[in-house]
Amino acid sequence: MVMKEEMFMEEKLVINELEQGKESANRLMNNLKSPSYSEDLNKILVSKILHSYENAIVMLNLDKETRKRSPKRIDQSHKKRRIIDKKTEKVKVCVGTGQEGTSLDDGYCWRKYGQKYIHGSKNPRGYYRCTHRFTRGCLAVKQVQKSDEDPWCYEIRYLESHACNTKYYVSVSEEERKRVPKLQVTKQSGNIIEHMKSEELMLSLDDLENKKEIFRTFSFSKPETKNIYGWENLSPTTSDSGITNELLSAYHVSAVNSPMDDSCFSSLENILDLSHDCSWM
DNA sequence: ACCATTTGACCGTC
DNA sequence: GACGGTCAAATGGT
Repeated sequence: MVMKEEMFMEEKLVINELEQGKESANRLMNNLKSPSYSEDLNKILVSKILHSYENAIVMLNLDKETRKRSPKRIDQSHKKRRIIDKKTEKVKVCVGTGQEGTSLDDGYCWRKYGQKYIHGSKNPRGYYRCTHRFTRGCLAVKQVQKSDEDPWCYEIRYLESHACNTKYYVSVSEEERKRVPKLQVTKQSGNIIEHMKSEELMLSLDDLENKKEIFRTFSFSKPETKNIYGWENLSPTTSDSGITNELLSAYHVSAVNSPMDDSCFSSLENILDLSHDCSWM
């Protein structure tokens, strides 16, 4: 019953994606006809159209995969095999101030789907998957478990990398950088955070409530404005479906603590992805 | 009403 | 059968 609803949801999303592509194509057509013809706009619209098609294809493939399996337990076997086959990365993050029970923000939007006490561990393991799993077919999964030895440490295991490419970035002012305590990050295995700079991990957990208010009013900055790290100061809008309260809880996220080495802003496509709901699009 | 989280049940693997 | 991973109904927050 629920599965059926999910299928309909998938179909709606595919249709919606295709309609967006169609709308962009119409705009492209109008732009081509227009006397004040803009080449930049053409490029943007073409990217947008390609994106819509890509997303629709991803969604259809995901839908097809789920149909192949039994109505119940749709991808159980698939997931099991995935975890065995894929190299898993493990990160140990020591947080100066406790952030009990959270998924520890890493810039992606996660949704908790389970929790389990693991044999031999005092603390439960939380299971998170990417919130874009059904909308963009992103299969990224992570497991977060509080360390038994050190209550301030969380072990994070990433399984599968993100296909959604929707990481959010928020900058911090120079003053805040001076004020806030540093996150202590240690590498347990793998090389995910090898190149992590300590100053990129500054985070005031005490001050999160204040920051939430600030980021309820996300807006796009002028393209030329750059933050202290030299990144383009791009922030998602509140209308972005990926923005959750959990997401808002972090006000600075570096681009480094990720199992996949994706720089979201290296291409126009990524920028378009983040600005999905922009009114001008 | 909608959405995210919680939690017991279920399933596959060993 | 034990264990780990996931599902999905129930629950709670907004």
